[in-house]
Amino acid sequence: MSASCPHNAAINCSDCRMNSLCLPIALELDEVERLNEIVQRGRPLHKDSHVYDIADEFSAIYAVRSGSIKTYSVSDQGVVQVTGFYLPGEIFGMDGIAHTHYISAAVAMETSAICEIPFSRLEELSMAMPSLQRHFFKLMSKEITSDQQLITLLSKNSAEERVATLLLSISARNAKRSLSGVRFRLPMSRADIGNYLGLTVETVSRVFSRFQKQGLLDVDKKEIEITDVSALQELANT
Amino acid sequence: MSASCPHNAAINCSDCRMNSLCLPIALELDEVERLNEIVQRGRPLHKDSHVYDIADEFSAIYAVRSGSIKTYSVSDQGVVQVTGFYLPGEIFGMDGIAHTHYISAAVAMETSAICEIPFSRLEELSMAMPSLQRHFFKLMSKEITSDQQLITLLSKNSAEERVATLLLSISARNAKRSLSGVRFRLPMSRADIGNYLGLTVETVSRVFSRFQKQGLLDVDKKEIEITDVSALQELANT
DNA sequence: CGACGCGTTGAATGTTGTCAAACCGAGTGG
DNA sequence: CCACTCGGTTTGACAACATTCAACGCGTCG
Repeated sequence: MSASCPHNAAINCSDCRMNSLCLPIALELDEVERLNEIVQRGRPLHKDSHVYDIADEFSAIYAVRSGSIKTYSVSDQGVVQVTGFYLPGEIFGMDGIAHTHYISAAVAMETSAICEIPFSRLEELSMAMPSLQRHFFKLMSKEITSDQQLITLLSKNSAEERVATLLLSISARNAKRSLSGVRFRLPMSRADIGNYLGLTVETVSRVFSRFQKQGLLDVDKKEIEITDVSALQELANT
Repeated sequence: MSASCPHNAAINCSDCRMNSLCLPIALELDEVERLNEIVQRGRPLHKDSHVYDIADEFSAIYAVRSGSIKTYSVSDQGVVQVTGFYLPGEIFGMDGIAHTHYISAAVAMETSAICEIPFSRLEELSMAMPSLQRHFFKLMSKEITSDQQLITLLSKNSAEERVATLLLSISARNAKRSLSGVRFRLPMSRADIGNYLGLTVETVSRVFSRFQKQGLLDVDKKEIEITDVSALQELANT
């Protein structure tokens, strides 16, 4: 039952179902082994518990093994901004690298298992392994480009376009993990979606209702079925 | 006249007035020298000429030596999003790392001089120089956090708050270069500001007028004088 | 001079936010 | 077992802020 349960801590990178997502493709087998040795696997986190909190000392970046994580920051005035949703195979915590402590927080949106990668050891390993260094440069660069896509979304798109884009993003990421891209469960609340997309809860709810009425979606609480993918893509591609 | 003219190409990192901004503090003198050797300094770019364009092959990141640069991306549907303004001493082009080609473009907003840092050689050098590798991890992480601050701004703040925040950001960055933080010239057009902040030109113009009427600013085209810093900070801090 | 780019201002429109109420499901305690 | 509360969600009515459309001013350049 070691490899069968996604929450199980007694797994390693070589066996992990997610390794094609979070590990560099270019790594040789023995290189994966060396990376595997520095990865810490803790026990499952339950819903709402923190992976790290704002002002915690920065020491590691993280990969989602199962479940889902959201990150958020809080401004000086106490305004909360959800900055990302992370699904299995995805990496988070890279914003802490520039500082000695985290400037955001990460919490489990449901029961989740994560891999902790101590940053100092990752730095050492990167010095010795060119492909690993390159991989992490790329990972960070990808974070930058995805942030910039969100900036464009917030800056230029309507409420409907924002919601459609988020749904398609989650759909695509599910598909990448060989899950259904048309039928899935949203791990986050309406409030989280609204906060992330710069909308109020009410607006998000109205958009879902409108999409349902228009036959684009079948919505049942957090269970979503996309019934008209191309119409949704049409909307997202403003 | 070699070091006196900021557009001059015949300068090196050791002498550059901006090196405290764009170089890692931790570098030893001989390390600066090695970095200096890979930096390419071209002739000044005139206004509106591209440093790189969308779909150009990615090969380098850049530092602004003088003048100012804006970066922007274009969506599939042709929607333009200004993603950043870069002043002397600041680094841009890091979003290209994740891809083989740039997904954004960079143009000079006025006559500017830039330093080109070939990425492959930077990677090599980073392998040998721990402080350099760390510095670039930090630079990218900083780009991520500044993007996330922009996300929060777009997601949660009003037009006035957005404009106030941008003005204070430029003010602070000027001050860091030992220029005046209260009296300066905006290098970008109202249209660029609006595009960057997710507002229309008209709204930006109205906000400037309102700020002037309220005695926060003295505006004369692109010349700005901040006449009430604390009131502006009050506004920017949601 | 006239055209053009850029910025400003006004009036009308509209999308989204605000406020308020109600619903629903899950869990709790009497 | 049922009434109760509570968090999350939905819906409606209204208000507000930003956009849209339009016109005009100003400086520059052909």
